[in-house]
Amino acid sequence: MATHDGSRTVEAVQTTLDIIELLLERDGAGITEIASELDRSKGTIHGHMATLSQNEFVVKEGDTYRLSLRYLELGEKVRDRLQIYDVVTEELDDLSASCGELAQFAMTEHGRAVYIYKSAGENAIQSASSPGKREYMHCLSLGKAMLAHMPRERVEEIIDRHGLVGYTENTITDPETLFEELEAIRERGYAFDREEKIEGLRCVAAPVTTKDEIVGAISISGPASRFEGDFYEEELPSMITRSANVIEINSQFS
Amino acid sequence: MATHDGSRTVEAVQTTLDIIELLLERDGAGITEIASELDRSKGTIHGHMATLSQNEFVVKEGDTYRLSLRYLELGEKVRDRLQIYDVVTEELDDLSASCGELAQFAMTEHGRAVYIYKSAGENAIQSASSPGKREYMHCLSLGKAMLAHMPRERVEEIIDRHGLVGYTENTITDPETLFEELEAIRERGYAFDREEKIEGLRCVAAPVTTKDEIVGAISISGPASRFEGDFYEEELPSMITRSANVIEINSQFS
DNA sequence: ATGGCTGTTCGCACCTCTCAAACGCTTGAG
DNA sequence: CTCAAGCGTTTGAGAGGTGCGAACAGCCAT
Repeated sequence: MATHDGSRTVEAVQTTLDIIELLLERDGAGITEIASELDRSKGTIHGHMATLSQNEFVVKEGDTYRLSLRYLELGEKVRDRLQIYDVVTEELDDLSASCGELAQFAMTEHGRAVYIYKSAGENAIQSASSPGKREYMHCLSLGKAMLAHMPRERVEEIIDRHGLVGYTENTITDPETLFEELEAIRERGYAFDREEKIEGLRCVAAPVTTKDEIVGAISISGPASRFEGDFYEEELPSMITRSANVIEINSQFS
Repeated sequence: MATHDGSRTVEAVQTTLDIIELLLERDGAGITEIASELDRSKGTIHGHMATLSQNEFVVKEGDTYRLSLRYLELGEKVRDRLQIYDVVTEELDDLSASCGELAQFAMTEHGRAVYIYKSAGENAIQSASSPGKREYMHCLSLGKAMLAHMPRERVEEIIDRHGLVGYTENTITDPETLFEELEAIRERGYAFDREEKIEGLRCVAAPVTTKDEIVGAISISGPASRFEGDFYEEELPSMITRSANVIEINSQFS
């Protein structure tokens, strides 16, 4: 356990973060509702809401509170600080257009994959992912591509923390199998998702690195019906690795 | 009673929000740096960072902390909940294309204008605004358009809270003058910004209302050199009010 | 009018947050 | 190679804040 969870934390802050998370799920909530949901007294919640409201992190409309528009600012700032962002969007738009499928870019944080951008080609499937969405890494081509370029101890940490949750019968739930898969990905240069998260959904992903450091990964996703044979095993891999290369090269000049 | 600021607040939460705001300004900071900036002990900040990090609101890279990619998720959710968003973007793209200038949409929160979306026509000026950016209302055409459709007491509250800061010699800094201006805007149906915030920048704005309730405002901005005569006083107002109307109508079916 | 539901306020007891100091660690200078 | 200075981290102990619960005020439907 390298993640020192033993650190002393601030419970009052924990409560506030719980409130924010609750407001993220529901679109607006009242004091009593929040209080009962989080098992805190109404007075306590009231104090927290007052603090959040004064700092404009929350808006009070009548008796219900909502997350404020400040989060647009925060999201925007965070995105603007990703230097590769513009390079990625440009290349993914090209990629999705030329293959007609769904192209995505993700980075990693706290041992999870975070979707940053997606670009839909004309035949692209619908995907539930949206920017900022966090997902376990072991069942995504994007995630495995990134894991493959991390030191083994780091991967073990991640497994310890998040486990290897199973979604379909193809999900890798055994650590040793995962390490073998990562080894194969490293040799190959790209990763597959053979319906490991969602039945019928297949993907190919390639890592994006700069100076041997992993910065993220890009992927192409589509239905199992189209993703098979040479198209799946040869064409798409070659397209995705080419795009990853373009991103790596272009990102050096920004 | 309305929002009285006398409410008891939670100081520990205030500290955390100050930290977030600090990280919003700087791109990454260390414990000592944050501690000295906020006049707190290192130990205190450490505890707060541990809490924020465990909740994935912050990322620790080596010894520096940054805002995490979670804020992308938060920003996205907040934006998705604005029902008019899609209608607005579509119409503003049309508007900016047909007049060649910069078209923007803003809403109001905590007595301030918050930019939500902007669309640049081919001759559009550069603007420092970006989604989520908050600005005083009295010196913006967008802001005045919204103020004009608020009850007088609400406007007085806002003046009390934020004052009427002066930026140029045209900025309205006197409450009575402002109320007269708002009256004129109400009669006219649209608002001007005659270089009241930035020298050389002029705008026209129209409110967007549904069921007599103000939801936001749209504007066109451009250089004083182009924004004059009939174009500024007649053509642009007619375009902007037409667009506002389109948005109001279309937003009823969503 | 009445009860039930909000959000709000307040006093009090307890716990938690904050501070300061000391620790281990890395870095750079001598 | 040594040392000092900087960093983040941990800990104890104390003051102060925080949370609770009860009581209050307002709203709405019955």
